Amino acid sequence: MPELPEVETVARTLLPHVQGCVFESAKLLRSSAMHPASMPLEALNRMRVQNLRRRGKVLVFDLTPTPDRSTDMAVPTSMVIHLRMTGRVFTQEANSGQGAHTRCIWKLHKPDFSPFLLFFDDIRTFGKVFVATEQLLANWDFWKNLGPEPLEIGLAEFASRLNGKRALKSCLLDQTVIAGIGNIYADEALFAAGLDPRRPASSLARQEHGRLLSAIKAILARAIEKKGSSIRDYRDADGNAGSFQKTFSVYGKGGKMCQRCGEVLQKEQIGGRATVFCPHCQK
DNA sequence: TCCTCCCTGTTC
DNA sequence: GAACAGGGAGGA
Repeated sequence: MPELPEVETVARTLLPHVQGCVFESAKLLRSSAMHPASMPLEALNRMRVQNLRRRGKVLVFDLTPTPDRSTDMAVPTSMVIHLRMTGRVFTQEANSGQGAHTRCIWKLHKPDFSPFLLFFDDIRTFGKVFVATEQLLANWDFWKNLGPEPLEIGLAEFASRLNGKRALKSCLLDQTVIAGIGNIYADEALFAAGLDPRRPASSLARQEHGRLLSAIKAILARAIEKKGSSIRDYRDADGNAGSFQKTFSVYGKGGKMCQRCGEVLQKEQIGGRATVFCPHCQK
């Protein structure tokens, strides 16, 4: 499940393949792969990929028109892809055929090079492609309300965003509070910070805010270094798995022993999500 | 603020 | 053949 470190890794591995390339055509194999407010894929034709970056858990292709682009249609500024649970984006040779879970295929070329294909595969079909103008993006609630980047946020703002009576875990998963954290890194960060995921978000002391933010930043940075976590489906744009799953302390380890104190790790549903924590180390 | 649903493959 | 995985939309 691609969270911030996985999407960051996809962006980094895909960038050298697509930067400067021009969209020639696109084929949509499953209409639900498009965000309902998206412009049609044809709007991408003759658009150049200026940059590829990550914002929260989404991939953002920044686009500029080529001089020969038709002026019939509004000019998109971005293509945003949310991989959700099982989305994968990768390049293939021009003669490659679609797979069982391919949702979308784009044909691109770099000036003076032969064309190649960009695939969007998604087993569970939760992922979405959104081709958009500035205006469409600005009207997209999810985008508009996306919280700050955890690797950039300062302590004062982080502390002020953790408010309300709801569980700390739910708060970290809320993309409007902070962008990019999912179930894996929420559990791992709360363990590293020694904080009980069930505690009300507003109950944290100043020093605990600091511990939590440091833990989040350290874990996300380490996970990016390890090219993300591959539980099952996740691969980067070159088809490589990440290795951070080897260093999990709690995620997926309910019923096992806490590596720090030896107590049995507890598993509980919080905010509808499986949550694993150590009742002894996390207070 | 919390719960249910969407979707498919894997595991029990 | 049911339970489970889970991000986010939408409804209670």
